[in-house]
Amino acid sequence: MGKQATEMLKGTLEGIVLALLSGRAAYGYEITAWLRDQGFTDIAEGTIYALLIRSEQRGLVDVEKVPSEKGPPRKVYSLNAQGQDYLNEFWRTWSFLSERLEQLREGGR
Amino acid sequence: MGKQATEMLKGTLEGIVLALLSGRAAYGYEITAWLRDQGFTDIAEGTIYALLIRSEQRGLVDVEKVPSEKGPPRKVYSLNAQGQDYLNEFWRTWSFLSERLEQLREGGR
DNA sequence: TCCAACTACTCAGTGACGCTTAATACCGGT
DNA sequence: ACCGGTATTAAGCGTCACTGAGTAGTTGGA
Repeated sequence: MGKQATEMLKGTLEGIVLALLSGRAAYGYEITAWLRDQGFTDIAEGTIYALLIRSEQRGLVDVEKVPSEKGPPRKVYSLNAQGQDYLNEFWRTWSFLSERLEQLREGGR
Repeated sequence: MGKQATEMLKGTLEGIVLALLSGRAAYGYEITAWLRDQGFTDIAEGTIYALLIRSEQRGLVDVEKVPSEKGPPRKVYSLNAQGQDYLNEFWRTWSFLSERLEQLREGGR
C-alpha cells in the first residue's frame, strides 16, 4: 500500500477492527497478524493496541484477560451492544462515502 | 453524515477534490458548494482552501488567478501531470481498501 | 546455560489532516 | 451607508495512525 494509505486508514481502521470483532472475539496480536495477512502489511504493531485501548475507553468493546499457552496473558476483546451500534453507524458513513467515490471514478462528476 | 465522517474523510477528501479537478478546473468556493450539493453538508468552508493550498505546495495542481464578476478574484485550480499520478495512486489505495471493506461487510472475514 | 526468536502488550512523542472561528476583501442593491 | 452574497486566508485544536523503544513470558537450539 502507498503512502496515502496512512491518512485513508484514519477512521476506517477502527471500523475494520470492530467489524472483525463483530464476527468473533480476538486479541491484539492476533488482529495485527490477521490484518497483515489481509494485505495491510504496513500496519504497525503498536497501532492496533492503541486502537483497542481507545475503543475500550469509549465502551465499544468488552475485555477479558485470558492466559496464553505461549507468552504473556492475552487481552481478548469482543464487541458489545454499544459497539454494534457504532459499527452500524460506521457502515452507514462508509456507504455514503463509497457511493460518492464510485460515482466520481466512473463517469466523473 | 455522522461524527465518524471527519476521521474517515482524512486522506479521502483530498482524493475527491483531485478527482473533481481531473474533470475540470475549479476554484475553492465552487468546490465547497459542489461538495455540499453532493451531500457533504458538514464540510467547513476553510477546509477546502487549506486542502487546495497543500495540494499546490506539493505541486499536484496549477493555479491561475481569474477576476470574478461578483466578488474578489478567484484562484482557479487544475490538475497537472504530477497530480494525475497522485490521483491514480489514490485510486489504487482506495480500491484496495474498498475491496477489504466490502469483503468484511458481506460474509464477514 | 544462554540467547535468539516468537508471543503479547505498553507508552511517549510525532506529523498530517480536517474542523473551528475569525478576519479580510470585493461587489451589487436598497 | 449598509448588508448579503461571493471569495480567500490564517491561527489554533483534537484525533488518529506511525515510530521506536521497552517490558515480559515461553520455547528451542547452540
